[in-house]
Amino acid sequence: MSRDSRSRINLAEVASAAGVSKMTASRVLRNASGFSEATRERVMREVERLGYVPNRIAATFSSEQTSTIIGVSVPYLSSSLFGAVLDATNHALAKFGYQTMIGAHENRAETEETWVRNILSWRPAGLILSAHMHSRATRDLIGQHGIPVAEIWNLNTSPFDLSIGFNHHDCGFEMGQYVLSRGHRRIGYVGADAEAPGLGAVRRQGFEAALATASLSLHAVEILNDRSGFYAGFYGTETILNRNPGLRCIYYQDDAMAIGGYYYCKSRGMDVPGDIGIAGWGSMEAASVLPQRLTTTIVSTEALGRTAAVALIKRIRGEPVDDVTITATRLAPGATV
Amino acid sequence: MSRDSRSRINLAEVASAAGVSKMTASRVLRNASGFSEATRERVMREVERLGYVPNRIAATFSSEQTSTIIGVSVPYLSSSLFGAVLDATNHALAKFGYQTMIGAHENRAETEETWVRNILSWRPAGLILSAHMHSRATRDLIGQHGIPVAEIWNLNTSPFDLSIGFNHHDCGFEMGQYVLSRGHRRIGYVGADAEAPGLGAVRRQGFEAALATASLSLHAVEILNDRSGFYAGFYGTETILNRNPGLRCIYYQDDAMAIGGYYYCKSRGMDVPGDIGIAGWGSMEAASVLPQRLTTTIVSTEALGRTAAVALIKRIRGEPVDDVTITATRLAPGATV
DNA sequence: CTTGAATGCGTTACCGGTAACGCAATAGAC
DNA sequence: GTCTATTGCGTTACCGGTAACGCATTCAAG
Repeated sequence: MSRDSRSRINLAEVASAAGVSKMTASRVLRNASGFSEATRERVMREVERLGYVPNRIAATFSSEQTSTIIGVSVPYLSSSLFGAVLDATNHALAKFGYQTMIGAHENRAETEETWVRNILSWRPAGLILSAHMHSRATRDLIGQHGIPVAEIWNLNTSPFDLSIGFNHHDCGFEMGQYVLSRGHRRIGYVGADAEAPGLGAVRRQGFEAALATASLSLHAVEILNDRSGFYAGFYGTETILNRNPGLRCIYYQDDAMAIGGYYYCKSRGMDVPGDIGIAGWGSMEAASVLPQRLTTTIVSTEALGRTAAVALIKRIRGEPVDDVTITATRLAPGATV
Repeated sequence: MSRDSRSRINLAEVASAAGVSKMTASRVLRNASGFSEATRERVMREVERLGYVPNRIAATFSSEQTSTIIGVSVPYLSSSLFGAVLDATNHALAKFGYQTMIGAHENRAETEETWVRNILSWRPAGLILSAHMHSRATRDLIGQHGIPVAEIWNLNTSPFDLSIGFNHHDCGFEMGQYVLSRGHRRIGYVGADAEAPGLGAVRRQGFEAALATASLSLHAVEILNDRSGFYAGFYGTETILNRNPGLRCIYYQDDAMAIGGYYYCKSRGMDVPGDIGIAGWGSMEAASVLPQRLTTTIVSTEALGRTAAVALIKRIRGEPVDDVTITATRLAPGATV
């Protein structure tokens, strides 16, 4: 491993090898104007021959702009919903020459704050923050730097800058209406993540608002401290049904939990939706192999991520862009309610 | 949005406000030696008051070292197995002051090469590459820069530097032995991702090696072009069983596919494991809610990610570290074989 | 033939930190 | 009281690019 030869080749060496000035070599590499075709070829030949890799640290530093780094923060990296968001943003950002620096805030404001502080020291071109409330210090830091920010997932009531998300309230309201239309009355809710902001609470409120139109309220609510997941849904359902044997329908924070709940009910010999109705959110892939089509809300986390990345880039470039974008969702009736 | 005031505050301003030289302020902030407690307090007060955020671009540039960036490349960001790896590496790296720059190579050597080229322009302190073969150009680039690299997931036969992974061959072999011990004979294999290197092929080979000890070979193999997932398993099972009605056991690329296969079999009224045995790999959470315990191999992708991150940091710091680390796996007999 | 603009390239001066070195003041050893 | 080591801090010179500017040369228009 040739530690010494590490990146000894810099622009000056490429330039002198090509018999031009540093500046001309720089122009060629940035594809700026001001050089002849013959010069371009000479420079590029030396770039190839010497294996020159541009130093973006130096480039960013010299032009004293922000870097081409975009910070992206999600609750967890191991989450199928946010994983798809990450894939979509990363893909879109890379296409426009930006690099993604990730963070996992784990639904804690302090974790997010530490990450923001760190990432700002890289002078990023923009930030994508998701599904979280920000600490006072976080808001101050970001405001101070005057950097474009896209907040995604939930539609923030007082966004920094751009807001791209699902209308969780409507998702919940719509599902509430549907559940009522199917004749259910004693209805419960099972969530997780201790109701971290944006991860279910707003949908639950929308759901309750729909119930209220029929003068009903949630018969039972079970919010686990664990992370959302299949087993959390299984266990949460066991708990809520033990405490409320009369429950006839459960709205879940997401499909993973709904699927877990579905199998709990099946394991107890219950009929779905005869004995109990089950509704999820998120159109997660795991639902595709259930014996019955899961009643859920279809969302496209890919579309969300892509839209957010494109909007942020437009903002960075100073192009016009909507401050608020609602990503479409659609209720899938399914067969479990 | 105060674009103009963006990061006007630099070390020089902090220093002059505190009545010291830039260098002294720098020493305080880096916690280097050579300043008195009184000076430290004066500097830190101004840092607080002015809201100074260090400029890591400039710091990295000046000291002409590599940055504190670590590049991490995985097949997809939306993958429960690799998501957990990302979470673990990111967490461990952040704790030691490194930032993660991610890439998704999508199982294509050219995509990885493009990413490597890009990331090297940030002069990263190290790279974590996963589950992939590298192009000649990729190998050259990395060799040229002489940068520490950890290759994870599979145990590479000719690693750059560090190799941390599961012993996929043994996983397959062990499962093959177990399946045989349960009396199965006409055995098939269902995979996906067009057998991208490291994502299943080696396990399949190990499995076949075990069958060979009983003078058996795979009765049928179905490799889909799609990405692995629940529905891929469902569909792959439908395909392989239609073509090979006599199949009595299927080994799957991973648990998601095994679960999909399980539900396909159930949907056809088959008894598991009476009519057909089902074995997966990866101890994915979704299996926790199946009516039967899935026969699978328990792996810890978190441990893999953490180990890789720690090993890479040790290498970067020049501390002694094993070139090859095998992350433990364990066969879980379950009840589906 | 002159003139103005365009083209192709070099020079200079930075960007915001840090390594290396130097030097005064102080403290402890003899 | 002198001598040396240590402490605390400032000065200088960069790191590798790029913006801004300047200056020849070329070429078409008048």
